[in-house]
Amino acid sequence: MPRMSEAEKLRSHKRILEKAAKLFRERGVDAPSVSDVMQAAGLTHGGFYRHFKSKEDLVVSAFRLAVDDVLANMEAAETQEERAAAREDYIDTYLSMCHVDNRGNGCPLAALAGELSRGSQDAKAEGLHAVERVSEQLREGTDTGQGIALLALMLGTVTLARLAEEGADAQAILDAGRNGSELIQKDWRE
Amino acid sequence: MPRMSEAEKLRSHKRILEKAAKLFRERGVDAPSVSDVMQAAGLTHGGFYRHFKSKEDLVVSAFRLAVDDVLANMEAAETQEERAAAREDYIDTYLSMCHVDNRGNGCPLAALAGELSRGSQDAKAEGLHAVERVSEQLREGTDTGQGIALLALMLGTVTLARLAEEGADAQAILDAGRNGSELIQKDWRE
DNA sequence: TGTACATCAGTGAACGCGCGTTCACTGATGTAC
DNA sequence: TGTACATCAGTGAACGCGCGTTCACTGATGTAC
Repeated sequence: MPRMSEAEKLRSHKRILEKAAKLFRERGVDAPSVSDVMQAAGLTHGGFYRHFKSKEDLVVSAFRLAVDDVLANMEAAETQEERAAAREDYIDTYLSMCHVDNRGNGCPLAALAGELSRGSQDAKAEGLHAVERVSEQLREGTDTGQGIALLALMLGTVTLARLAEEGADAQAILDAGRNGSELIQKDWRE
Repeated sequence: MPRMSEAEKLRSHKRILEKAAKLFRERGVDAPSVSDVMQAAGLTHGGFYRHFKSKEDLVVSAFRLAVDDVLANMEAAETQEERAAAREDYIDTYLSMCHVDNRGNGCPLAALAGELSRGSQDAKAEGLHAVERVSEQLREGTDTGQGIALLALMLGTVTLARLAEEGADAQAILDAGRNGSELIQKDWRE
């Protein structure tokens, strides 16, 4: 059957990254094996090293793709209004029950920041870069601090809510986070 | 040499828990093996199952001990002033560079919430219980929401700061978190 | 109080298992003439 | 354009390794008489 064409390889590569980005966010970076990821991409584990030099390489690349994905709407905004709308939508979705129990498509920092910070230098650098990109989109004025504080509060809120199994407790945590986020947005404006 | 006395067993048990509480916070729940923990406690891995029924059992017990530890000062406060002072100290220490690069004795939720939330029902329940205990100590008035929002912001801040290697970036993140935490405290009071 | 015996904390070898990675192989793809 | 050949994407068996857990064993501890 092999060998596949160059175009086919590119498609495989993209599929591996997409599946990895989802699996790692869902179950962490350790739990899904290289075999799991390759199987999800419709391939066998042996071919993995034609695409990535190690599992760690995959983790970093998949994390970056996940960040690209969640920021796509905000980064694509061309006017001020588009950007403000995309930003509001991002915050609203972030602090929703849907985000709490849908890790696979959610914020990669909320899902993986803890593990990345214990990982290699590369992993930490990629994580920090994500913090810069996300907080940059989240801030309203010129102060980077607002974006960072907002991201920290939202990430913390979702992390805590994920400890409560989609019940009243999780909703209470989300509500508290939402109230806090409004304070941060309001006060930083004045 | 075996068998040890009952008193000796209790001391071993405590030592295992203390070392586990530190190792898991430092390196996550997967990285340290049962052997690692037992070795840190000055024992060999074989005796582990006289103390805990599984590694998961140890994780949950060690997490609880860590929560007890970090809350000791606040929960021991007897007067309003003592409590306020302990609370202020907790927040100050939490948002410090010392906390950022000293995971082993730091907030167990900041270190492990992500992993616990992907764990067993027991692990999640223990994590949620910790959220209740910590936020209870953190709130100033009657609204639980303030304590939760404050905890979420602080936990998120330290999580992000840990991606930056103890440099200016980490300090900027801590500063943003500190500003945010003051907003949450001030506004909730009014 | 002294003795005989059951208990069990701790040891270290051994278990099966799944991991990340390597490798010989296949055969369609891409290339050189 | 057609042919001969090198490349290499993907396969699946195999590698060493460390994991969580089990187990036969040791000998001091705790207990019953």
